[in-house]
Amino acid sequence: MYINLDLESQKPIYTQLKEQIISGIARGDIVPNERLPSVRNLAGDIGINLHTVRKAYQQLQQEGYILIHRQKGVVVHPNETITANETYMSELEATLDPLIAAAICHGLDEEQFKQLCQKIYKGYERKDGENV
Amino acid sequence: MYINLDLESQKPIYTQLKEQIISGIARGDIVPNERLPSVRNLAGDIGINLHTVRKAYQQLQQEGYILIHRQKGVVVHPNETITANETYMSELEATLDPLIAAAICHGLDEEQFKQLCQKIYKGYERKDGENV
Amino acid sequence: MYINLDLESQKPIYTQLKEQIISGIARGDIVPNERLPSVRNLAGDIGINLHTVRKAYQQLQQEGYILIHRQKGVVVHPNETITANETYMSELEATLDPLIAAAICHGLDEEQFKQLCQKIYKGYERKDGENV
Amino acid sequence: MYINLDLESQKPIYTQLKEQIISGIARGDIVPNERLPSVRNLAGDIGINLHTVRKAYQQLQQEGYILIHRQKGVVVHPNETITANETYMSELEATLDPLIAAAICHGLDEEQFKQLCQKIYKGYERKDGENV
DNA sequence: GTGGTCTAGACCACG
DNA sequence: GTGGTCTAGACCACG
Repeated sequence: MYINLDLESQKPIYTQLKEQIISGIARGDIVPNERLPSVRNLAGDIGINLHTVRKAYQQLQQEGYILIHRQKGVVVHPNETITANETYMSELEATLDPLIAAAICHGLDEEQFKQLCQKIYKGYERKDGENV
Repeated sequence: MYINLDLESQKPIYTQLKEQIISGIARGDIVPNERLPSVRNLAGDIGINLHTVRKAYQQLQQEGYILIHRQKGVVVHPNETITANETYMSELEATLDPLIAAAICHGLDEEQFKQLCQKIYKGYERKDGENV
Repeated sequence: MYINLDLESQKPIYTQLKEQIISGIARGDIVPNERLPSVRNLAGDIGINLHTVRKAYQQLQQEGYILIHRQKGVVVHPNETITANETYMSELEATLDPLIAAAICHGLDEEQFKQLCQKIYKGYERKDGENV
Repeated sequence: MYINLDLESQKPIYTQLKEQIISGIARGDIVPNERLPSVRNLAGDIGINLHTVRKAYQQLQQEGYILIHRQKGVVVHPNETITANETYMSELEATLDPLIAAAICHGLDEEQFKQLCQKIYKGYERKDGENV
C-alpha cells in the first residue's frame, strides 16, 4: 500500500489520503481487520503533518471505513462492506448529478458515461480472487 | 431557470451557482446563444455579492460553457456541446474514481452504480423533444 | 479591405478595428491618401457603435496613421511612413520586453523568436511590388 | 527581486506584477523551486491590496510559471522551462502581429526589428553563467 | 501563518 | 448599463 500525494493539488492532503485508503480497501490491498500504521508513523513516513493524518483517520472512522482502538490501534473495519443507507445513496446521487450534467454538456451520452464507469470498476477488480 | 443556493453548505456559493447553470444547459432550460442575466442583476436576484457571480461566470467562460459578448453580454456558448478533449476525460475519470472506490466499499456493484447513473441521465432528458 | 471583428474577444472592438486598419496600411491594401469610409458608414457596415469607430479613428489620427478632414473625410496619411521617434521606439521596446521574457520562460531562444518575427514580416510583404 | 509598479499606468497592477515576476524568472533572479513571498507579505511590501497579488499569482499559476504548494507555499515552477505548445505559439504570433504591422508603418524593416529583439534578449542573459 | 471565499463599495473602460 | 480592476476587511479551511 503506497500513498502517493500531490502536494501541489488543490485537493487537501487529508482528502487525498482518505481517498487512497478507501481505494486500497476497495481494491482489496488492505483487508478487514488489517492494521494501518499509527498516525505518528504514517505522518513520519510520508512527511506530512500529524494533524493531517489524524483528520483523515477520524473521518474514515466516522464514515465506517476503519476503527480506532486505544490499544489495538487503527484497523480496517471488520465488516466486509459498509451499509449503503439512504443518506449515503442520496449523497452519492447529489455528487454524481453535477458530474453528469457537465458530461452531457460535453456531449457524453449515457452509454459513454457508463463505459467510463465500467472501465473504472474493472480497475478495482480483486486480484486475489476474493469476491464481495 | 431558478437558482437555489445553500448558503450554509461547505460547497462554495460560486461552485453551486456554476453547477446549477451547467445543469440548466444540460437540461435544455437555457440554450446556446441565450443571454444570461448580468452579474449585477443575478447577484441582486439571488441575494449574493456580484463578485461571487463574477467568479462563477468567469470559470464557466474558461471552461467553455458561456462567453462574454461585447454587445450581447453574457451568453450560453453557441456550440451545442463542448468538445470532450483528453484533459476533460481524464479529469472526469479522476473525479469518478474515488466515488466508485467508495461505492464498492458500500457494496454497490457495477450494475447498481450504472443504474444510479441512468436515473440521473433520465432526469436530464430534454422535455422539449429537442435531441442533441 | 475586410474588417473582421471578434465580439467575444477580450480585446476592445476599437482596438481590433485600429489594428486591422494598421495592418491594411502595412500590407499596402490601403495606400497613402486613400479615403476610408466615414464613421457612420463604417459603423453601419460592420454593425458596431458609432462611438467605437470614432474612438478608433481618433486614436489612429493621433498616432499619425490617418488624417480626418472636415470636408475630405478620413484619409490614410499622405506620408509613406510615420517617423519612428524615440517615444515610439521606447514604447515598442517596453511592449516587446515582457513578450520576450515570457518567450524565454517558454524555452524560445533568440533565433526562434526572430524566426517568428520573420514569418510575420513575410506575411506583410507587398503584393503590389511597391517597396517602402 | 524588486517590484516596481506604476499605479497610474492604464496597465492593470496585477498585469504589471505578473510581468515583473516573469521577467525575474527569465533573468534567473528567481529560480525553479524558489519560494515567492506570501500574498500578504508581498501586498504589504509593495503597498497594494492582497487581492491584487492573489490575482497575479493565480494567473501565473494557470499559465504554468508558479505553483502553490501546500507545504512550501508559492514557488516558482520546478521545470526549467514551460512547454511552448501550439496555443502559446499562436497567441504569441497574434500578439506580435499588430506590433510588427505598426513597426512597418513606422518604417522599421525586418532587420531593425530583429535588432531590437536582440537587444532585449541580451538584457535577459543570465549573469550567473547558468545556461538553459 | 497561508491561501480561498465572501461581502461591500468605488471607479473606470467599453459600447 | 456592462464587465473589469482595486481596495478593505471578515472568516474559514488547511497544515
